[in-house]
Amino acid sequence: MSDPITAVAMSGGVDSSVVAGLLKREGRHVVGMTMQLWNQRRLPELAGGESTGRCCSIDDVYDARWVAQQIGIPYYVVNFEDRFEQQVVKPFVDEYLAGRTPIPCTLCNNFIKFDQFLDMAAGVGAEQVATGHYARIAQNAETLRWELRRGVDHSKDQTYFLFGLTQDQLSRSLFPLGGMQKIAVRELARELGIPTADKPDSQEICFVPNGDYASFIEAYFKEQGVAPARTRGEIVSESGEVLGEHAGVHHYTVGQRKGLGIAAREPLYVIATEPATQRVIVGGNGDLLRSRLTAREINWISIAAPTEPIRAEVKIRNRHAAAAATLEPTGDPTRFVAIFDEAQRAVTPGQGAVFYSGDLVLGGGWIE
RNA sequence: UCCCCGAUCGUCUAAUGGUAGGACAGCGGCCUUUGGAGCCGUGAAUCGUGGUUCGAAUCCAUGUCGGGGAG
Repeated sequence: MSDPITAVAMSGGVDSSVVAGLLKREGRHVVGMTMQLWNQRRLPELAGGESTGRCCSIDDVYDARWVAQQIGIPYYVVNFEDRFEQQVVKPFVDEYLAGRTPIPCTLCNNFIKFDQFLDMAAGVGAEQVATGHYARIAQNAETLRWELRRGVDHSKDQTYFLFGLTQDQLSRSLFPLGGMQKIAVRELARELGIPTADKPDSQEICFVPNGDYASFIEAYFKEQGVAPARTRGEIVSESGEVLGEHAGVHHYTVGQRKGLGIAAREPLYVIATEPATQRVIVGGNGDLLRSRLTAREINWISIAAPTEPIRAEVKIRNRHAAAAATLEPTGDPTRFVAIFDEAQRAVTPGQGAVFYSGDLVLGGGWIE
């Protein structure tokens, strides 16, 4: 074998297109691949909304193919729909029914982009994969441990979604955009002659066509023959007073204000959801503050699991300013308690707790 | 049947003779590779009828409805 092959995960968007163009310009042997993850025509009752920016739409596949042609690299579409449904969509639905709030992007990274895709890439001779994530990977020369750092452009940093990556996965991945600003990436896109340079950034859940995830869950139920009626329930105050009714716990997440439909003295927020009783508990903004959380299934990335309490900054949602905390071991290296210096708003079961030391991603787990 | 008290946006409420205002809820937008949050914007009301007055949510009469009391 001659030069090593790099497989670029091309979504059809600007970022991954620039990655492909950049690596090609460096003289690498590049293969472009698009993962077909979900058939947008599968739940027809959801059609009608705008579908721009969807990561697995037909248009995006066309865009990716077009870009690959323009920059002159081989290009393939790989179908991961089965795996995606089993590892991302089903858990997404199940988590909502269990009263938790899932992160499909993290599941997709853990089980699709940095798992099945790596395998597929290896199958065509690619030892490594490159993606358009805004994050940095480097091997520590002393410890030989692969370290993950936030993207230089903090406003685009995606490490929150990457906390599940293992040493093996990191060792085979390239994030060429990690050291760049988004603005510079768009300029580079034009410079590289990428035809989609001005395409808007993607957003929201890629397999939900109109951004209405609750309708998606209900449509998925219907397709699977599950009766949705059992998800209705009461909206109650913390003292147990019944304030209203709701059409399903999957419509609600901790900290949510919109959609309760209850007029009160002050804005009401979801404090918790109780799947066992189908009750949604609401209260004032101050009732959302929590000074601690327990994270489980922690993946330690840049450091080994600590055996003593350590200081860290903990991020509990993607757009949360990481908050100072002490991480206390529990005896199980994949389970820690984070104690915040200042109480944080809306600690939400099912979301990620990602531990940082400055830009360095120490690791992360799921909030219980 | 009589006697009190009350009736204002969807909800709670402010305005005691002088532009019907606010909060919550709703809706729309911005933001965002998860769900939220936040920010900006926006529609929305004086129970009916008559009267007094330059002018009525406000005062008077009456009807309707709701709550309480005497039966």
